[in-house]
Amino acid sequence: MATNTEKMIPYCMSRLSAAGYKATAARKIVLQALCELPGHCTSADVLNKVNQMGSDIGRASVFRILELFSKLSIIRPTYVNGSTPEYVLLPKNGHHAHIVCPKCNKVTELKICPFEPQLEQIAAQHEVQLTGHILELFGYCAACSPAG
Amino acid sequence: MATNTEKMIPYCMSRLSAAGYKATAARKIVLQALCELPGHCTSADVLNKVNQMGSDIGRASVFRILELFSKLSIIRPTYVNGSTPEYVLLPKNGHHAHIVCPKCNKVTELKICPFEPQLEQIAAQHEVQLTGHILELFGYCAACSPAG
DNA sequence: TTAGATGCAAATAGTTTGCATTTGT
DNA sequence: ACAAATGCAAACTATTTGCATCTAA
Repeated sequence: MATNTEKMIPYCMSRLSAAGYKATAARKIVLQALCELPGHCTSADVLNKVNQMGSDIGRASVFRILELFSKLSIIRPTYVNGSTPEYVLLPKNGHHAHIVCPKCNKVTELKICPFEPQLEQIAAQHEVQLTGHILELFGYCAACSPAG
Repeated sequence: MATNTEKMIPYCMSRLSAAGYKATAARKIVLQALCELPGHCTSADVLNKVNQMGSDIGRASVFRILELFSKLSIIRPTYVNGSTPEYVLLPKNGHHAHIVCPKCNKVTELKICPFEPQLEQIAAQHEVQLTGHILELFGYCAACSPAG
């Protein structure tokens, strides 16, 4: 839903296989849950969603799957508020950007990420093969701004 | 140490006061610990450091202080590996950028952040008052790269 | 066929809360 | 003087682990 589920699921499942992991039913369902959940979601959100979907995948498996997906940069954990990670699904291009208000914790997703050329350069300089990135901006939203 | 402790501490303490919070001894010591610890650190690291420094600030206070500092964008929690947040101290200019290897979790800090002009523009578009940002790049390091 | 993935339940680690006491302004 | 911050210990929540069972390749 959020990120073109129909294409995202087979794409990610094939990435699993390509990396030498099994394309299991549990992994597919967690992926589907991630796609159908809006934007940021916690492990608990995923667990609930998966249960709602009629699957009885266990807590432990959900955690293991989220960890694997993170390792493959299919998702990435971020901190917005509270002490549990919120996962974001990285689209095929690997870009994610959002603004968090440090006062009310409101999150605004940014559609675009204008930093392509610079990223390539950084990747080359540091000899890394980029798989994705997250830009987190912190700033008071209009409602919380000290200035008004 | 990492970020010019001598200037950082009074600067941050005055930000506390400016925001209406008390400039307490405990907060100053936690700040000092954060400055002296290298790069990324967990709540446990801070707690240990604080104890090493001869202070007996309680666990709960450390957590409360870290939360407050996060709210003020003095530090920000990030997720690199495991399920506990790693805090980074944001320098005065609010910039932090690093590369995480999704395989071995090695973190490379980036000195520079070349995105100033675009950030200003985004801030204006979304009517937010930026206090800092973190750019997280995910990519295989030379040692872990599938290509070699 | 078999290495790898899952489910369960118990163990662990990390974080939060309530309340009496202390401290900065 | 008083609101705010702290320390303690108990409560809570989230995550991990071990092991038997199951499943994709």
